[in-house]
Amino acid sequence: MSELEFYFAEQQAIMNMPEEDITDYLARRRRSRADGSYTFDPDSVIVDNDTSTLSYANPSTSHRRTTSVSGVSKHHSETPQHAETPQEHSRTPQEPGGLPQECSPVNQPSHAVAHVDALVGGKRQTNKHDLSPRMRKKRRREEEAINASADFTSQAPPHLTAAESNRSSWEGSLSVPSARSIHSVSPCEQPALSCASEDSAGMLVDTRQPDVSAESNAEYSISTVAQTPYHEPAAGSSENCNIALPADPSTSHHAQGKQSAPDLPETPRGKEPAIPPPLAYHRRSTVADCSNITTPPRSGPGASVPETARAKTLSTTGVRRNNGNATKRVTTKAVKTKGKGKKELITPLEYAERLQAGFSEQAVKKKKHSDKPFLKGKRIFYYGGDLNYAGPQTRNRMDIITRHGGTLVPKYDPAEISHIVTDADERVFLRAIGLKKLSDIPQHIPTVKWSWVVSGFDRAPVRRSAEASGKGKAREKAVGQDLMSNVEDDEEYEYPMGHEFEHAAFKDRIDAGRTPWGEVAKLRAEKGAKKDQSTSKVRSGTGQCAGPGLQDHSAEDISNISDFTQDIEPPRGAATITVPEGLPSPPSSPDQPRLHSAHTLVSEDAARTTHTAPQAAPSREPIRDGESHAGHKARSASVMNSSTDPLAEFYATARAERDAEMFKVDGPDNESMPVPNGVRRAVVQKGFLCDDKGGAQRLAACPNQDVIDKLQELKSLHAVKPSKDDEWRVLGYNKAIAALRKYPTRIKSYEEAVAIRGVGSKTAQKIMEIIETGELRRIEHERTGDVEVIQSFLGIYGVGLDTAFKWYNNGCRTLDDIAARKGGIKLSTEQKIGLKYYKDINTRIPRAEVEEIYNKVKATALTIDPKLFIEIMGSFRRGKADCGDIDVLITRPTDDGKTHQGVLRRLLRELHQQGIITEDLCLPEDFDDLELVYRGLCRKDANSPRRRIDFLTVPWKSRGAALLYYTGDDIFNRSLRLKANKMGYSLNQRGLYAGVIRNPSDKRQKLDNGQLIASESEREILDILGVPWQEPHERVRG
DNA sequence: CGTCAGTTGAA
DNA sequence: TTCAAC
DNA sequence: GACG
Ligand SMILES: O=c1ccn([C@H]2C[C@H](O)[C@@H](COP(=O)(O)OP(=O)(O)OP(=O)(O)O)O2)c(=O)[nH]1
Ligand SMILES: [Mg+2]
Repeated sequence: MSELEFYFAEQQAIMNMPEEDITDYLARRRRSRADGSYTFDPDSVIVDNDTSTLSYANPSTSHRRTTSVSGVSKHHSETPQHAETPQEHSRTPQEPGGLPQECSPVNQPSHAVAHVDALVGGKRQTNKHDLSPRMRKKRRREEEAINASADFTSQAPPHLTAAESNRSSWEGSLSVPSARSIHSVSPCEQPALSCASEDSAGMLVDTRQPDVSAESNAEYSISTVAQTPYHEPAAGSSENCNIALPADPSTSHHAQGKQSAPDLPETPRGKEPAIPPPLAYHRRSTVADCSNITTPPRSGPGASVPETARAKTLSTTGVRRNNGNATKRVTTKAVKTKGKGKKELITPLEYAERLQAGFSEQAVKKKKHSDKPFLKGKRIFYYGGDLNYAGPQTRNRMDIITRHGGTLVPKYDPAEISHIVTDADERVFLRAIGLKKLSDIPQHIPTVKWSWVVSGFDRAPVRRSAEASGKGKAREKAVGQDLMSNVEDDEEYEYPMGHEFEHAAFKDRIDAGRTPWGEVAKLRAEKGAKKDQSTSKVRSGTGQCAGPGLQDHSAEDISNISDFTQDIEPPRGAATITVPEGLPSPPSSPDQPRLHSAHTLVSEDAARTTHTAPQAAPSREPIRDGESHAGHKARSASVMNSSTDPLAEFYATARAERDAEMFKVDGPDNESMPVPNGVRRAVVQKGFLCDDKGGAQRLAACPNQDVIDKLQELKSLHAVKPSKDDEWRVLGYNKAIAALRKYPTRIKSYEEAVAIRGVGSKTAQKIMEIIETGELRRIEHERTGDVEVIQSFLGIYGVGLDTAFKWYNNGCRTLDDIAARKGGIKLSTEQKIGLKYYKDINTRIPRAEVEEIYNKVKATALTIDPKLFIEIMGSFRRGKADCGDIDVLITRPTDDGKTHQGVLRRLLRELHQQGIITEDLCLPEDFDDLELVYRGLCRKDANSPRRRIDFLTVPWKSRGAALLYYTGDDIFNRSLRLKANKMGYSLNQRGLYAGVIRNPSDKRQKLDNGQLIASESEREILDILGVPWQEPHERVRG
């Protein structure tokens, strides 16, 4: 029985049940895990600073006393505000003296508490690495459970007194925390000054007020005091204080609305009004359906129904709002300009010819981002695995080759080519070019894998000094900034690439091209130059590694410090930055208000090319370090490693080709039409969200801001609805809003709106309604009674939609109810902390404070190891004026053979001691890994509010991907990843991979891990994806 | 009509 | 596994 | 909710 069927059946069952039973049914259905699973009784737990710490924590420290005075949040718009120099931090002199590596793993932090040691100690002795990840994890949990119970049980249970729990104060102050806003909210949210409050009658009143309102809210919150760690023994609810109310701008707006519409039963995820709610609780859904109509019937949901959608829904008995699409209605079918590409069946040969032809003419003019002509002079024959059809992967790769100055030779002609690039299987390849054996290929022609091309992305150009000869390697002089100055004459530079033998496609031909001929080939022809700039990567000796059979593995080429140095503004004249081998930890400013000059939207659009996907190389053998990282533990053990199964690779390719129809609108010719004289289609139209820079032009008021605000509001309502459909709907709104935000002119018609990519007919209708009436009725429709309550619950860290609805269904309506455990609900450890510091956590942090805390953290870390690379990420790096939390990335160059292993443990210990970190929310699975995640609370000093802080440590080699990921924003990331997918790649925080195959029936499961394509620098990854370089502040999409 | 990012940690 | 979070 |  499919999940869906089950779902329907269940809903049906519910529908037929008497109201009273529903609650029970639902409860029963969930109970299984909800209850039994806890190791200790949460009700008897108190969350306290000291107790909530972990292993490495020093039990003695105590910094207590908190005055939860924090001001109420005010949401700032996500406008980058580069005003304040984004990141000037960096370059903090590293304090010497840190002892590098920590010693053995044995010093597992003792789980402080004594008896725990007794119980666990023995186990701990054994080296964790002896255990499978699974086991280690399991064991760790055991330890923690013990630890937890030990610590917790020592505390008195925190129950609110009846009196307290009754207070309706919270209800009154119930304001919506931005909760969801964390991810879904958009940047442009206005400063949010409104707060909604609820009067005793349970009606919402829109109290939109200026900042101050926030303050006034304070009076409602019960706050403070109790939160002091020590004192909230049994009596005062250990968690009440901080409840503050950051108002959620988006929702509070039209608060008023409360029409309690009649509702139809039926609810998507089984949320049920177990209790006739004070605020009418509607099981919307059907309602939603009707709401599909942009213009809901005045009379109310059920009444006059615009036929279509309606009928169906009703007949379905309101079981679930399933895609009311069935009823297609196409009103004003507009001209859809967005329809893209015609996929053409073209052969690689034709495509290559076309590219070569087209390239010469048009390409040159609109040079786009960082296309370094590192393939200049190279005459390449590319074989993607199929001579009859150039799939998206092949096409994109060909585009890349061309874009970077390479000459694409359509067919295999030993006399014409200097390189053969292919990831195909040896036999397949030979058959394709009509040869019997590899040795039939002229020795001077190297056969390399795609990774060879990739290797050129991040190499810094070197000045081709007089002596053209000596170029070998050693003396490559980093050009860095000089380069930027005179971008024009790149004839002067040379773009070193990885050595061919490092990327040999066939092991039997590893030496091909290494002979003098190889050099000859390299030397010859240098022309199609183009200018290019930006890459100021500094490179030190690349990993010129060892000879043939050796993998350069470790030698790491440090070459890419790029990210960190990237864009070093041309301080002109400045000396070239040479990187001492190791890497500059000097994080250069990640976010200088760059003047990404060039790229007008148009040029960008024009220059856009899409790239092809890789085919997983049937790499028979990673000639070059695959990933020597021991690090990544696969979550699902069922990953059959690929690189060994060529077939799998081909499947990957096939899948990619099949799934990827796309995005390439079509050949390069497409390029030529972008600027149809004056027609301003510049911006919009096609492409992924990540393709165009965002943030930049946003400062100027958006001509459709009012529309955006409304849609934003509607989106935030959908965000608190339980169904899956709403979840996706939110995604849809996000995209539509992002598109609208960058749309340059005021929208005048439905047709114009619907022509925007990301905006469909539904949204277009809504847009027009807003433009014409200034209102959007659907909003009131979605604003059901549960919304505010749910939103307030979501403000508790650790509480998501499911939990929020569950509590709601258990009768909880206010934070007081939660604190009182009304309905017998249980809170996880995280949730307890979340409730306790509700206010603090929901208050955004002023940029300055983020920096202050970050600096302390950084200083402490450098004390542990001066070579650590520490950078602040997230919204801070993007230049936001206030941040939801503090995100810190930690890694360390490995050039000296050391790593940051064990650093986090020590760092946390120290920070705990200093009183900076006060509680932990989530600990890494294994502190000895190189890749760790930590989440906790911290504060600037004892008188400051608590702040959320996250640490992410990654292997040095993953830094590029990690920077990309951690810088976000989330919408940008998803877009980027989506694009990567469409291109046949898979992008995650560790790198860009090709050939990843997932289990179609469970996408979380990888059948093939794929092959790492890039991970060391952001630029390299973006480049391969054909996404123009974007400074952090330009990556704002939300 | 399927897809929409990809991952870790708590329980 | 599911939920929550990044 | 949009798109292929
Ligand atoms: O669903 C998510 C959430 C976050 N991220 C990445 C991007 C984001 O920038 C970074 C840090 O996450 P965080 O939640 O801290 O968001 P932020 O961008 O830093 O904003 P905020 O100011 O709310 O902290 O992690 C994702 O890739 N996916
Ligand atoms: Mg953040």
